[in-house]
Amino acid sequence: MKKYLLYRDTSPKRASINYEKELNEEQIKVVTHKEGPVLVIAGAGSGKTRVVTYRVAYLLENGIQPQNILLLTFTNKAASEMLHRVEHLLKMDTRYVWGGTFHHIGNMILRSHAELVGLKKGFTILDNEDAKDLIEIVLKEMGLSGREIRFPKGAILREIFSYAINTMGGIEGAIIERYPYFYHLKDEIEAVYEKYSRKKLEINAVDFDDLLHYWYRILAENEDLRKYYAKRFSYILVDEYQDTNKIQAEIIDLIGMINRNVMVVGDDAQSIYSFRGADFRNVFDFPKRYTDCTIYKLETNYRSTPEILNFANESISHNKKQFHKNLKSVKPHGPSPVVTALRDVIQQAEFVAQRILELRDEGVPLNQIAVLYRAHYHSMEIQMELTRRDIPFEIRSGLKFFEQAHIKDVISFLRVFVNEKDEISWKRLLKIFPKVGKRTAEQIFERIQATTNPIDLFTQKKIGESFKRLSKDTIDTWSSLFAELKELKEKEAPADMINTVVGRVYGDYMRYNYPDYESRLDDLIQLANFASKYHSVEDFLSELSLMSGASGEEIIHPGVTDERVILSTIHQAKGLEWKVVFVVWCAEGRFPNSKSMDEDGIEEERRLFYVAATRAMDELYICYPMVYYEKHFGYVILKPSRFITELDTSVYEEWDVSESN
DNA sequence: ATTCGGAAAATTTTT
DNA sequence: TTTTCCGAAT
Repeated sequence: MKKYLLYRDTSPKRASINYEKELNEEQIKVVTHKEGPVLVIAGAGSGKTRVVTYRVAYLLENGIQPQNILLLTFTNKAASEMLHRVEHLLKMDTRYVWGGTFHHIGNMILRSHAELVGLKKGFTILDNEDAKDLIEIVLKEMGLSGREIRFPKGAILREIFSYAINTMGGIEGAIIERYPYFYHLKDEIEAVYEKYSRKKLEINAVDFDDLLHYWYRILAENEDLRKYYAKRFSYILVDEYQDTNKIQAEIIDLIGMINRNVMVVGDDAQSIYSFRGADFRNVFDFPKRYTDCTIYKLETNYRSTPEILNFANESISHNKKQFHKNLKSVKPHGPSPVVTALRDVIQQAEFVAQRILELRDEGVPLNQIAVLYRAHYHSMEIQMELTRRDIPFEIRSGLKFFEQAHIKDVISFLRVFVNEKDEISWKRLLKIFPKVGKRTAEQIFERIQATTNPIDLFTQKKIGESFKRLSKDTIDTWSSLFAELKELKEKEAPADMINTVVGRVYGDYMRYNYPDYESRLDDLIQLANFASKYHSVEDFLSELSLMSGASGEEIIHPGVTDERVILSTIHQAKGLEWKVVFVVWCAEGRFPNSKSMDEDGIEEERRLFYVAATRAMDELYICYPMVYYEKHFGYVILKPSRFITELDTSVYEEWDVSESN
């Protein structure tokens, strides 16, 4: 056979980027920084992404090998976008740059050293729901569930564990800080954690936090590997540093310790992930940990009009804890931000919808308009009103494409072929079949656990012998389905596996169980389509679990931006911008959320408000309903958010909305 | 003893 | 809209 060698071009093409022309003075300093640690305080809209992108390009242009650069970002999308821009600048292949979220990079590293922490190749990544389910299994085994016993549920325990790992403060620390009312259960909770950790190893699975935890441990406990990775990554760039947590900061310190070329970029005013253990003090402490670091500030805002920036600056000035910044706008003047009180949620939705239509008539494309809110369910009435008026929109919040039940059901069939011990997936898949509920699934799984080759239990119909109540039909289906899947797995054909599951069993299941059968079937067709890009079931699965891109639309047609209004939580709007932004539900108790009323909580909510406001380029509308109907209480009067009332009235304009009949 | 459907309750934010 | 709880049906 003839060998054909493909040469990849990994050297920059264009002779030189004209940095002076494309960047401002502040930015150039950062981009062309030579050696040593750097902290970049980058205000909202100050071209942070641009700076990171050009920095990577600059390094490559100066002969740094792509495999020696590590780019850590908040979402995988951000990383791939930045690398694409670098590719465009230099006309070179950036595939060898290590870029992605902490979790993504952690996964890659853990895949090469799985055995070091007691895992085997092909381990499963549990998402939050899977982790919760597994914790509940543990609870049951320990006799801590059931009606007679009051004990925190899996979802809450998962949060405690997660917080403990991410802040490295142990279970006790997490309980004291976030769940003091469970302090008396500390010992039991710790025992559950121990058992849960062991269980994960047994079934060869990790949760999101393990990807960081094990990564950290691999570095901390193995001098050789620590040196290897610290040498390998000669330049480390961390985006959104204000939203990193303790363990992430520690990881950076470890892999950066030899070359010390760590550049972190962030804005303390935009730290909004403390519930995930993010600590914006990482930004303050960076100069203490790297005493020789250079600090740069990017204070020129290219995004928003002076009016919007003024509004945002005035708002964030009410926060005590922050780095001093002096953000200046360079854009021409525009309209003042608008604050408007609406009668109720219905009127709020009508106002937003009507204004959107007017904006469209004025020539603003729909995809340049966003409606932002604090919590996903705040979008309900807006969705209804937009639908009623035939305004196309895209929702970026709520259940992610891959978190939907039908997606996870089908995926669980593939997962057991990669990891035969995957208890969560086995139980999930078994329950799809008639007469198999919780109990039967448990019993069948016990059989699976006791065999070396579980798939054969099904193909050889051994299950039927011990579970007589199951119909012959089910047993036969299993036999042929699993045989077929096994063959496809050997061919590494994830897409065909999906189609087989849907065609053989799941299509029917959906028809009988879901009223929206057709749209779910559509999702699965898209899923198979997406899977066809992969030639390894394992890669497909692990990438799937870490996929942050929200909607199916975004995953199936990346880069295709239809003319649609964006509906998003503020959290998910981070890093994005639109010409016109509506912020709805700005009422006390909603935003700020009533669950975040202590001092730190309020400051974080205010940062969130700041993030929302600074997403807008030209126009900003702040709305709140005055009354709200609640089932039990009837009409409730809402007060405008303190984030509005505390503002100097000169920074906004008030609109009085009335109805014409 | 289990499954499964239906009613009632609850809903911050995410890799 | 989804999750959880409860009781009827098997």
